[in-house]
Amino acid sequence: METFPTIYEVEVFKEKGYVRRKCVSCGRNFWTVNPDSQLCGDQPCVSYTFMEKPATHVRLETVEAREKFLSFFEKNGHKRIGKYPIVARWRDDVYLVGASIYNFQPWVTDGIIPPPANPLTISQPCIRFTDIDLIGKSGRHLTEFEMMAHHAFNTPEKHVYWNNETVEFCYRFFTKELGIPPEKINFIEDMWIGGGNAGEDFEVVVGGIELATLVFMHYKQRDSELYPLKIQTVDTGYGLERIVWLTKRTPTIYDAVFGSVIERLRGWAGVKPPEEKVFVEASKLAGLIELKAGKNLRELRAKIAEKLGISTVDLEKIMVPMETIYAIADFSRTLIFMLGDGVVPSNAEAGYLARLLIRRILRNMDSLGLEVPLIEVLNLQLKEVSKSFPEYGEKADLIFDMVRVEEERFRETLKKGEQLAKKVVAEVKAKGFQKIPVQNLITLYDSHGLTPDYVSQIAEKMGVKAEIPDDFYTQVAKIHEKAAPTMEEKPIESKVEEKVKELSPTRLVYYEQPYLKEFKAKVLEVLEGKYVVLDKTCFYPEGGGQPSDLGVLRWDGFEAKVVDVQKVGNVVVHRVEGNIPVKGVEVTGLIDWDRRLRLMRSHTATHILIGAARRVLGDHVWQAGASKGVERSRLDISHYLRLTDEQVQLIEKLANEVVSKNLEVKTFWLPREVAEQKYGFRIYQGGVVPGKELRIVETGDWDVEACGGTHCKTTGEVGLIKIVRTERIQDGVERIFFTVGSSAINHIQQTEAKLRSMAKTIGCPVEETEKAVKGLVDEIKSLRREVEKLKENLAKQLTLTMLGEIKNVGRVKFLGKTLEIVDVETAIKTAFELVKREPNLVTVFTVPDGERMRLVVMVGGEAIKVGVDAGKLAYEVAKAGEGKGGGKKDFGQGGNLNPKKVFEALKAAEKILGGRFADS
RNA sequence: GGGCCGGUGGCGCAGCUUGGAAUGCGCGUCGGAUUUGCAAUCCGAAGGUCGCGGGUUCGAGUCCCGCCCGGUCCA
Repeated sequence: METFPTIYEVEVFKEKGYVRRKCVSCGRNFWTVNPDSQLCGDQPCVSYTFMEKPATHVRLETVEAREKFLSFFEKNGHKRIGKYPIVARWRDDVYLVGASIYNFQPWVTDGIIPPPANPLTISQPCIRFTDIDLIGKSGRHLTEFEMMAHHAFNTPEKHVYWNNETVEFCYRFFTKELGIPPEKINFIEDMWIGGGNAGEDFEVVVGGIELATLVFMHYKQRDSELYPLKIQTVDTGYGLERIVWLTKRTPTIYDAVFGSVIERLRGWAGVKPPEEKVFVEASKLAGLIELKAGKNLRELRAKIAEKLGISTVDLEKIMVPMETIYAIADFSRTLIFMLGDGVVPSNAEAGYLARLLIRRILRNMDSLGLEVPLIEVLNLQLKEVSKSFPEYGEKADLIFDMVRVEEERFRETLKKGEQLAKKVVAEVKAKGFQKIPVQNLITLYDSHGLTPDYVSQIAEKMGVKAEIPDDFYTQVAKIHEKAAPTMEEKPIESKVEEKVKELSPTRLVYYEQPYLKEFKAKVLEVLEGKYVVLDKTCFYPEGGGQPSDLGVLRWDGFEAKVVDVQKVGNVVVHRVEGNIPVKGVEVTGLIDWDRRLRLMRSHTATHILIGAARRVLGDHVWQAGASKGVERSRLDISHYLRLTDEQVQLIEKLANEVVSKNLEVKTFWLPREVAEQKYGFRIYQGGVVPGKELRIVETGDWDVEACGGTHCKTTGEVGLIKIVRTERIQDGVERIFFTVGSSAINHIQQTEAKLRSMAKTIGCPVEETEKAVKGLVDEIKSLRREVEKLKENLAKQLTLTMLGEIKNVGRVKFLGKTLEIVDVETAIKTAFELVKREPNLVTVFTVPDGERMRLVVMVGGEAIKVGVDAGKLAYEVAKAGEGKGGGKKDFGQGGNLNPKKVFEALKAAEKILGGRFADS
């Protein structure tokens, strides 16, 4: 890898007497003012020194540290920018913001749009789940942290600043603002690679911890080769929490930033703070070990215990409760940011991460015996977070509501899980196994969400062991590997796509004149004999959930049917059938206007509905997908509960009010950064929209979105909006089916027709159908009961009268006859009564069943002992009657017997009994 | 988006492998016995479109297909 060492040799080093040294431990080069330095000053080469030897006498709380940083860079010519939401709506490659630079990728860093300011400074909350298993244990990892940064974007037209200024800012900030003496600050040379970009960087370490990273991003990485970037970006990151930790010198980062929250949690859980010495030691050692959850953690524990001269078990007794509290505090804060920025807990995507956090917090609370609702715990952090970001405090009700629902759901899952686990363990025990088979553990986890260690706890209480294999989760993953991902079919062949790219952009007349249904255009190209490219078109290509227009192209008395329209880059491609125009000819395009009008109405209705849903349900509502149809459309929205009928009605009502207000629908183009600034990230409802300029669709004061679809001029044109039904497509996502305009009228008329026809069948007015149906159902129930009773009585009567008709056949008693007036059920009951009284009896009854006859064979207990089998007898008797049958030893049935053969069948039964079970 | 599990009286479940009467089980409800009263116990009773719709079969809670609802894991 080729690097440019000169980038590391900045002026401030020369001025301040910094020298370059090589770390004897990690081998990296670093800059220091101590010529004798051997070590770079970062972990794991050295341990923390700032706890015992203060790096500065300045003491800063979170709010102060942030302000100090931002105002320092403001004073130095940077514009302060507000934080971005933690959900990266402007990107489709990641769910959450993991670094301040994410805010500007890819649009700014790729040079598509200008930065909001240049240079700028920001403190951006970031979320990283990579070290989630170490939270609380390592003393320094957080799932959510603030990355303070200053960014400069150097373009060929404008050079802002580069390495010299960046390092100088850092040096001045640390020495002047934080009061850290130069000899405590080391700059380590490194190479940073991420997100397809790369560049040299300095890791700035003080007192054994890395406080900042200064990246000079100027390469693009492709196939492990580095190419220069057009825009050279200064990408810095200062760890707010780490700086606070350094100045407060607490044993862990959690004590420094969550102080008051931790104190409260400790009080609630009754956990005493352990000796500081233990914690300082633990933290220092944690820094020295390359932590990767699991094995290394055990290794770490053993080392700390050894150093303190106590057993690992004793150490765990001290440490685990505190670690648990730390984790609760950290996860709670992260959750507030996620839920507050619109993540809805779910079984999918980012929502799953929120659920994961909630469940981890709850498990941690359980292990501490902390019996307060989760929202109480969250409230502690929410108060803290609101000090810096009051917008989250305003969303408290919504956040708490989502959390309450999730907590309940989880408790329910656990409760059911416990029963299920107990059952499985009991079954395993009954089978005489010593251990729970892995297969059972996998099923319990995969299908019911019960972790193997949870099952193991239950099993052990019941005296059965559960051995969990080390590769348990790998085995689970393997099961899922089998599922092959479904390939999406491309609407246009890729070789056509290649050729199309060379053509000049199509003029999009459907934007210029959305109501134009007829146009003239020149054929630029015809590919594969079916793909027609014109110089301009009114045909809307499929996009944004709106299907393409259909219609015809006409020229010189010929006609081609347009069956599909797709956009390839900036070129619109019409797939045609019938006559094919030749290159250069002028054609007249005619749009299927009825279809287009319906799609436009559906599309505008979608925007109206999102606005309505957001007002009824809350700010967490985002479009999670949409599809517009001619007859019926659908809209998926994020929401954490099933929609109630009342909510659906309210949404429908609001939406139709917007229609009747006849608001103007404006469409216009805005530069991306202007649109984002003016309307916020709300505009990305339909997902990320590429391009420098965004097409904005503004529906009065009701809704604003970046959208490429065709729309009505006013909301009144939509006509009636009717929600047909809703469906939960996954946790946290509700699908709303709706129809618009004349289709909506059709739907209502059809529903009414059904109701009327129902009323006619019942014979009552429409208004009374509900009552009438309920009455009918009740009546059916009571009639059914009555019939049951009558059948039972009839069976008893028949039993008494038939006792006298029993005859002896061979070694058993026999009663064979056709019961003309009863049904199968009564026949069975009668037979049952008879054999109860006469255990040596075999009954064979036939009863009418439509055109054919059914057969009932019952064998008493004593008769079974002799060897009579009701099932086999039923089989043979049915066969003799040209029907079929079978059954169990004591009870057999058959059917489809020929009524004319029934007499013979009964004779056959007698013959079988007489023959096979004759007196011996 | 894909996989897996579940839906049977008010509640919790068995029955499904191998089709053959829902004599189902526990809790709860109601009535009775015992008791000064309560609790406990005993006796008895009421309570079921077996999620919905097709199919196979003489016969489906059970087998097959589709759908709905809930749960769960993975991306």
